[in-house]
Amino acid sequence: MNQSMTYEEFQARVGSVILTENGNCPVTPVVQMLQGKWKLQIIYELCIQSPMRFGELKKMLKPITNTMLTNALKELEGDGLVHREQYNEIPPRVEYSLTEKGTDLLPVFYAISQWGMKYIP
Amino acid sequence: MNQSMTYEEFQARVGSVILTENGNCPVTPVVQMLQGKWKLQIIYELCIQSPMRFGELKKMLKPITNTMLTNALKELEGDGLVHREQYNEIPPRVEYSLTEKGTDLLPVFYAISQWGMKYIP
DNA sequence: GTACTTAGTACGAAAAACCATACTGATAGA
DNA sequence: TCTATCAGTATGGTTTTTCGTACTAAGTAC
Repeated sequence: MNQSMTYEEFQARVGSVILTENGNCPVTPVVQMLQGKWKLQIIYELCIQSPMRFGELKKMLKPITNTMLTNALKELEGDGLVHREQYNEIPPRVEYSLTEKGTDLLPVFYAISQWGMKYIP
Repeated sequence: MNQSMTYEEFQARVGSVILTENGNCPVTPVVQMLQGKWKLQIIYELCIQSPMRFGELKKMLKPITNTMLTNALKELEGDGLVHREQYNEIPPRVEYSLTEKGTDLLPVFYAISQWGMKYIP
């Protein structure tokens, strides 16, 4: 699809699919999934480099706290966007990477960034 | 662009543009703009029918409170996504509609809904 | 003069998100 | 024995969102 899709074209294609009334809207839950202060940045870091260790992520997202990073990663893992691989070594090593479900979000990010580049100065 | 764009293709095209480090990321502010419990649903209602009066919107988003609807609309207007037209009548009449900037979000919603339809059961 | 209409405001309470700081467990190396 | 490493937990506090309820202004119809 191109950037200049009109409202009518969109409506014609998915108009009857996006429904907020009965809770079947396929957009709202996605945005909800990406909410929170850190999730997008975590996904972005995992786009840049993957896999990444907990400590590496923490370094990249500098002012983040252990708690927030842990929670965000747990939720992302729970939503199936991030894979957590734990190695039983001492000191512990845990590596995070994007799942296919996670990388499938890239077209979304691409569309958003197109809009952002047009409208954000 | 198509739905099956790979990570490498995305990186090749916008890899150097999306930057969280220096705050120039064109994705984060967009998602931030759409955050909040009601904004997406308001935009959706205005996609379906436009213009809409305050009371009509309120009826559609049933459990929403006056305060939340007012705040969300003010922020959407402030972000330039929604246009507010006030008629000096009694009782008052105010009509809301999407701006071009707002309708330009439709490709984003389309991309999201593609993802959603694939992954949300 | 009373009730009804619409598009909000005002204000306080509840809930959710976020933050700061301290702490743990298991081992390796000095 | 002492210290360092790593991936988190625990706990309590602050800030931001959201909710609930009551209220306003200005005119119109009765």
